[in-house]
Amino acid sequence: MTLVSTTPVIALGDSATASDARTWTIAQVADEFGVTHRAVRHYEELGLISPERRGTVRVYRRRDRTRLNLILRGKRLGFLLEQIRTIINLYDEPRGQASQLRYVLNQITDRRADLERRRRDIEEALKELDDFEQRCQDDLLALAHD
Amino acid sequence: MTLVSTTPVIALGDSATASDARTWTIAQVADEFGVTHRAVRHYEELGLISPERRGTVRVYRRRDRTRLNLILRGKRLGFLLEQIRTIINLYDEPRGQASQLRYVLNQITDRRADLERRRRDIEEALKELDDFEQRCQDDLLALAHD
DNA sequence: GAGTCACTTGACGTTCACGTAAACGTAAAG
DNA sequence: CTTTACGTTTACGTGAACGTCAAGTGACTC
Repeated sequence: MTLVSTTPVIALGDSATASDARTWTIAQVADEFGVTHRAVRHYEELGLISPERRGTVRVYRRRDRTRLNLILRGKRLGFLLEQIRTIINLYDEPRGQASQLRYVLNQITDRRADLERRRRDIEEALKELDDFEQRCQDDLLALAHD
Repeated sequence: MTLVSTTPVIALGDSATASDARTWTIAQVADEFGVTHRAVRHYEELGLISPERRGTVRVYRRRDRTRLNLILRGKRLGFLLEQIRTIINLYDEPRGQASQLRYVLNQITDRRADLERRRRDIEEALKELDDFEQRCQDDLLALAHD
């Protein structure tokens, strides 16, 4: 983003350089993630990913794939792309200053509250589903009992 | 509002019939559930609720409120209204026959798989959020350490 | 009986998340 | 050199979930 390149973030296992150098085309990432190239470009338009360019051609790297994973999970959870953008940008922003860190920590608290509410919703729904299944099973047994 | 003035408002505690007889106007349910009357009518257009009518006026009963709860939870979970309709109709359909019961049980299995996948998504997101928060806390401490 | 209030039915507008078609560039393959 | 395959931008279309008037219908209030 800026003059100073981003921090090494991850450097696990052996040579991270070889792994980080791998690139993909738009068709490859689209195929692999089960979306269309149009969708991928749409995410770019909204600023959720920003692949490099070789000439005019988009070049996707690991970082972009990570972001795509986050995007798709966010979508499965029903977040708007706009919200997803602010979330994943949160992970990447510089945050050198204490004020920024505190802001991010507040955001984290909000996000967590949101997610935990969703989890409660899901667990309620699952519980009702269990009850309902039990009733259905009982009814089925009662029918077979004749 | 209509010919018959409003029902005996509250009669909780004793007879269940009285509780089931309670009715609400569209404005009341909309207010109470934090949605607009337009949204409520939209759900009706799609067949998710079907309140009675006294003349032209919609009359909402407990059953409709239960459904509204399911609808809104479904929405929070990111389901389409169309999907929500099939789910809540599942709870209400006759299912007297064994074949219908088996169909419903299959549907339940599918729904559960869907919900469990969402739960996994949420738990992953929460885990990442925790890790990220930890890193931010550490960074904040490091800054304060000067 | 005119006004107000809550409710009604259209019907068109809007936002989001892409789909889809048109027209074009580029690079390897025949 | 043309075809084929893949990529690009631009721009309009679409379906879902409502929002937002506009105009009308009782029923109560003054």
